[in-house]
Amino acid sequence: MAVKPISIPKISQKCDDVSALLRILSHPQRLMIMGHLSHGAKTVSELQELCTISQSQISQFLSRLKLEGLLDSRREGRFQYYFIADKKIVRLIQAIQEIYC
Amino acid sequence: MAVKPISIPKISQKCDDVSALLRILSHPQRLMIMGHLSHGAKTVSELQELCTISQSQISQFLSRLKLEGLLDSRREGRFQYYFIADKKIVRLIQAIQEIYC
DNA sequence: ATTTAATATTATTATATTATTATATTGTAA
DNA sequence: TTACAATATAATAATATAATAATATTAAAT
Repeated sequence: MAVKPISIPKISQKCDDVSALLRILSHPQRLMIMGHLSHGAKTVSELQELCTISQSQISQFLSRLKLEGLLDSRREGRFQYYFIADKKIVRLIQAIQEIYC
Repeated sequence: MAVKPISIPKISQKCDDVSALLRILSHPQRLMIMGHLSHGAKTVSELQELCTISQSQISQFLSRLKLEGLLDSRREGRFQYYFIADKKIVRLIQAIQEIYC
């Protein structure tokens, strides 16, 4: 029977993954975007207004957040709606809000 | 009667603070340190073993975590014990662990 | 088929972060 | 008071991240 591998690699793999996630959230405006999206999908320009950031930056932030799997998007007419891709992310954002807001 | 100031500055102040906190946690080994410390105080060398990082790095990480207010320390004989400084940080780490571990 | 609003991409510069190596400090036991 | 174990600091080179400005794409209305 095979020996069960020790779990250190798993733990450190998880730290890698989770810390990468936290890194993406560790930016004031990306965090604010996620905070707003935790209440439901929004268009790019809505978010741009809510967060008062430049067009270029909101777009870059959103595309990075999507690329990294935190967000997804759908088109509706001329608007692109972004929303949180994953239930766990929502839970994390909500936990952060409960603790710090 | 004075007009109540709008809350945008407050929200964005919070995003600044919380994102700064997340930034510190957004490093695999710092996160692992915090994970271990969420179960109780440990010495520098215990943490060094648990996290398999160099002496210099563990010391730098710990001193940064302390500087930023996430950790505190006390001396006991020849050992320096580090522990999580603040109940909220413990809650955050635990929430992260519940969601992702 | 043009125009326009909405969104995305690219390139560049400026800053910040990290790992590494070497060296210094501190406390305690012999 | 020296020696050693435990911990801290400093300096630097390598790498990653961010902000900005300019330009490009896309979809739909005219």
